[in-house]
Amino acid sequence: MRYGEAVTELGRRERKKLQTRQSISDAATRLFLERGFDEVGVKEIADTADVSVTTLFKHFPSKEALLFDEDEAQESALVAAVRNRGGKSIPMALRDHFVQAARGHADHPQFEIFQRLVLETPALREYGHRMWTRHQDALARAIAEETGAPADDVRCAALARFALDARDVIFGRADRERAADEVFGLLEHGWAADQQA
Amino acid sequence: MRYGEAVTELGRRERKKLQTRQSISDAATRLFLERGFDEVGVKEIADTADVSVTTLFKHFPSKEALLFDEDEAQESALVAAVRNRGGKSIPMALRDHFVQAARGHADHPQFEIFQRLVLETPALREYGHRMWTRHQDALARAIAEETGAPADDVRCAALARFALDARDVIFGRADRERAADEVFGLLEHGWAADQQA
DNA sequence: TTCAAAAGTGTAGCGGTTGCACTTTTGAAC
DNA sequence: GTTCAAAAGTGCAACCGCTACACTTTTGAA
Repeated sequence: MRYGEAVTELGRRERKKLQTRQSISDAATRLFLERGFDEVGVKEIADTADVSVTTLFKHFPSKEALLFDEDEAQESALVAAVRNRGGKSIPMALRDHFVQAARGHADHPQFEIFQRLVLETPALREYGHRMWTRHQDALARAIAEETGAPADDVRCAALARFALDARDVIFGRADRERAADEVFGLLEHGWAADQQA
Repeated sequence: MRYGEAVTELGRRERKKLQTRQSISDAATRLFLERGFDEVGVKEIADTADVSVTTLFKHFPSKEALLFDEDEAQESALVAAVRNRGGKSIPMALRDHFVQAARGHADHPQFEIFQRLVLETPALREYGHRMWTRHQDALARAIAEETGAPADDVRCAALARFALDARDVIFGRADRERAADEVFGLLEHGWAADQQA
């Protein structure tokens, strides 16, 4: 455990810490899904997880954050979708990424419940949106690199922003795949026209 | 004052109410600009305006709302820009609308300070964005009507959303006019290609 | 003059969040 | 095995935005 050790190896301390964090997150998710976000207080979550409120806030920066755990993977997946897109255009690669994500979620029926909770709770909606749009810069940079544009190119930033917002437009529709086609079709044509200009 | 009276005529009661509201709004704006949003408490604002905290919250739904007064005109201006666009395409009409708005703001140097405050305060950024995107549905409906599409057409909704978010992308840039050209150029081309499909 | 609605007040309280001083646990060095 | 400092966790008090409540004052009109 001195050097060159795999990162997955954790001491008892780290493991216990993760365990505490997990039990808080679990308690929160369960209670939120059972009774709704506004009907559960942080005190009750802490009690359920058998920790103090202070401890809870040492692990999570806010009540909303309790529900949005493990968000780091999303950004890298997003960037990866652009980077390893094969012959596809960038808008189409993003379209495929979202469609695939939607399909993946369809497997987990629990996810729909989670999503409804978020959609129906203003505070969560907002928080989720904020978390999501945080990826804009990373995505814009990836697009710029892939196309050889300057890192702060306006069109790249715009495409990144539009793609991220496209998700909201699409997920509100019944036929998500068709919606994705239309919305990203719009971006695709605009992008292609701009590219050759 | 019985019937057929102009709406601008107000009794003493209404005038006093508006006056109270105004003095609260003024106090809040002044204090926020002087010391920053998070450095001023609602109690202090209420004291400065010489009203109780309870009264303050009877006039404004939240602390953030104190800074965002008079927002109703924006939506109708937005819709009007689409409706009375002459021979221009819808994306170009929106582009012109934003550019013109940016120019109008440039006259008022006070506006830049206001905008910086909003941009630098997360809570205000979010609130402003939320207020702004409220117009999405109205704009989408106007676009749909203008193009003869069904009221809930996905592309119309997407265009409305993108146009509203374009503002954020554009306002972050130094050369706003150029940025507007590029961003709305992207939407213009995508929209035109989609239209004839 | 009378009266009900509207505007405003003060207090008490809730819920999320933080600072603080404190105890307990843990890992590692001696 | 003892020792020690850092890390994790605790409990309390308090702040802040916001609301409910019961209340007084003002206002407009019958």
